[in-house]
Amino acid sequence: MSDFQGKRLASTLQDAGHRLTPQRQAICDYLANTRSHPSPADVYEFVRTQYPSISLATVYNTLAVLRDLGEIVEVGPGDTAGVRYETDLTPHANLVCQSCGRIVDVPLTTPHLVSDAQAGAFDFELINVRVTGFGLCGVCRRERMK
Amino acid sequence: MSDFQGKRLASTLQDAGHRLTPQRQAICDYLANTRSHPSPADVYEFVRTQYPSISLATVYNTLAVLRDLGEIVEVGPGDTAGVRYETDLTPHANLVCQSCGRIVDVPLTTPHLVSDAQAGAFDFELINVRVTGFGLCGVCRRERMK
DNA sequence: ATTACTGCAAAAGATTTGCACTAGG
DNA sequence: CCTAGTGCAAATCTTTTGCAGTAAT
Repeated sequence: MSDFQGKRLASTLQDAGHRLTPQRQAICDYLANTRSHPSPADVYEFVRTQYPSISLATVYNTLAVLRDLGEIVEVGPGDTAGVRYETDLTPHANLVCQSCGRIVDVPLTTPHLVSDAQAGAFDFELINVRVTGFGLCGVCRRERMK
Repeated sequence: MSDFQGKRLASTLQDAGHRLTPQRQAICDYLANTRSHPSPADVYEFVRTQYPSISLATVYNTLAVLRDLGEIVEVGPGDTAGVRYETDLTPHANLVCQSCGRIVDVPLTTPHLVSDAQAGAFDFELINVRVTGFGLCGVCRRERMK
């Protein structure tokens, strides 16, 4: 897979009239090639290996732009720390552990849970719909038993 | 309605072996009687009118306990600020404005989106499932046009 | 050339924690 | 009694902002 998706993210950025800086390119590549659900700090740590001087503010900025374009989706929160980003936009649900923040993807059979029309009736422009299960992952559940 | 639900929240707390302090009682009452999606600060501000000395830490603490018991659910984040709590546990979806954080409830026809069994297969204890639509509310959309 | 984007440092919030004290069971 | 819960203040984290410099288009 690799760059293919990264290039797609990058072009989306440009098509929308944003500038494509090497920092943004690197962020797009990283997002395209991870199956995890990275936090802004995760993205920062990674891109830092290529651009040691990159600022966390730039990461936040870029993530916000991509999110507004609907290319990535915010997931969270568990009670640990902040936002995570979902990069897989195919229909699926997330299971979020409310203790450690771990996120697992699970298949979802029923599609179309909230329609654009339905949202429109509330004067709402729908960018993305998510199904999220909250609870405790095995590790944290056993942790609490103690 | 009023207290009915507040008492239910309170008993759930006790049944789970937690102490029922007047502060917690007040928090439960507030949660039971609001249709909005309060933030911890909202809860704090309200309970403060009855217990001026209550601490924000106590509010966070109590909300976390109720959340772990599955009596309330965290909703968010929009890019403005922190968590909101959903107190209406009947099946419905939320539309969250990613700009101002406003949350609207919309009916949901399709039930059973992620099953306990499905979650269990991932060694995950499911407390609650949420369907959330992210996007822009009318006010913020028009704001951005400018 | 423009002006969006960057990096930095500081600010602003949100949430958590340690600790001594209080009160629910 | 006993220990969970409270209030307070400080600490910690996450996210945002202002600004001067830089580079994408």
